[in-house]
Amino acid sequence: MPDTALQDYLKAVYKLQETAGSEPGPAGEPVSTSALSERLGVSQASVTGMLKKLARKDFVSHEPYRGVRLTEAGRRVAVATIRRHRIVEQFLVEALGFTWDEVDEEAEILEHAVSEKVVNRMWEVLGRPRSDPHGSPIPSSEGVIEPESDARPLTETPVETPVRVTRIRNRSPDELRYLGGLGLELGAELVLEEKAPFDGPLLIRVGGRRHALDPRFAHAVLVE
Amino acid sequence: MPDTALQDYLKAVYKLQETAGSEPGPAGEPVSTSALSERLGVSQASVTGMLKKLARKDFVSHEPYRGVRLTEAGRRVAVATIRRHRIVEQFLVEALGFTWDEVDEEAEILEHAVSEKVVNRMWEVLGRPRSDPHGSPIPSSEGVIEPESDARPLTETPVETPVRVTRIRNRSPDELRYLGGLGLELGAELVLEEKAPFDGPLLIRVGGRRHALDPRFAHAVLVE
DNA sequence: CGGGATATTTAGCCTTGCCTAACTTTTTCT
DNA sequence: AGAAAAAGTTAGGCAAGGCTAAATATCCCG
Ligand SMILES: [Mn+2]
Ligand SMILES: [Mn+2]
Ligand SMILES: [Mn+2]
Ligand SMILES: [Mn+2]
Repeated sequence: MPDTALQDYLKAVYKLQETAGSEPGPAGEPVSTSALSERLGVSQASVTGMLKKLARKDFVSHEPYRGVRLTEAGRRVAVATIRRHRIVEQFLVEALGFTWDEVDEEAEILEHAVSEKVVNRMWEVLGRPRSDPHGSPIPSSEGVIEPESDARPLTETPVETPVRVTRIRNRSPDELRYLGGLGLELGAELVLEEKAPFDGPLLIRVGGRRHALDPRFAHAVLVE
Repeated sequence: MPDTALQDYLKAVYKLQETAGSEPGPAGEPVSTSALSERLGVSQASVTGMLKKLARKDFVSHEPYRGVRLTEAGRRVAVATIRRHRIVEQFLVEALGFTWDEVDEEAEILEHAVSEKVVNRMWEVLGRPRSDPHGSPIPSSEGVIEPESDARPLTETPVETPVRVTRIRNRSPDELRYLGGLGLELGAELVLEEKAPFDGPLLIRVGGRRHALDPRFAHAVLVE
């Protein structure tokens, strides 16, 4: 498919708007060229070029020098791509026996190759799951994403209160295996014992063991 | 993937060499620019351009004005692609409930997106099948294709001798459904009652019913 | 407020595949 | 054989997506 790049750009805009704490779409925070450049591993000049193409096709609105926002059409493409990605990941784990740390790379490619028909069949075969192997919600085929109840990053959790892991944001396979090794898996119970100041490491207790956790990782662990 | 085109070209050369009744590879019959042009739905000029690229990369040997043959490297790429294609087709039918007439289109895309790891897992989950939903053999991961016993096109079958369908060559979904409607499915028993001269239609009896079959289709039905 | 630093865009190029039109080689047919 | 037809190649372009270097906006700070 030649729209691989297009889908990846729109997905990146979506996630960056979301990360900025806003609803991805026409009303959300604009996303900068440099943020996209870094996220996609592509030069800023290339991003500018592609943004102009996306704007011409009405998938984003682009105000030169001040970033882009997804249009409604762009949001739909992004969400559909995220849906395919997450269903493929879940399928690889549940139906083909992959481990959760190795599926993202495969899904990053398959998300552009798998038809709606195929992805819908996968979803049915899996028993219509609501989330992927990392706890991220699977958008409906109509593009609706169930709001994530009251999941917060581990870094914003009160001390000495038991919480449960509901989602682990995208990390490299090595990092995911590290977290898994600590016992930080979906559904795991843990307690934040101490939080060093100045955005320092956290001291957590999980499965009877105590570990220091770098805030970089703690940000990626969502709990409730 | 940017090698989608490359893989499709090599696959096409492979199948055309095979169709010409020769072993695909350095020793087989050369394949003409126009045959590739027609099969791939691309202009002859485009084929020439791509053949030069493939020759430069040593996937084919190209003697200008007289066609190409696969090199050993080219044969390996072609066979690996065919393996992915056929495993994906079998998986779509057996694991996801697709019908045999709708899988080729999906597989034509997925064959370029699915990694060796994924395709090998599919093959395992399927119980290591030896052939795809159309009866075509699945090459081993080492690139070996089990020779097809003594399968012959229906057109070359003796009259009044019961035979069994072992393979149905690639046809459009509509045509495949038509054949299925006649009872011509994998494993079906049938008798050729009469064969009109001048490459005319065949009269066949299958499942108690008699049908006239155009030789175009009869060529695509292999029996033993 | 005026730079300088930083972010963004423009300009110019490249590769991949594909196209049409024109030219050349090979085949075929009288 | 010789010419017309068919097959194949070359020439010149286009769109997608990249890149680097240079130009220009915007931002931030003294
Ligand atoms: Mn992922
Ligand atoms: Mn992707
Ligand atoms: Mn097929
Ligand atoms: Mn293909």
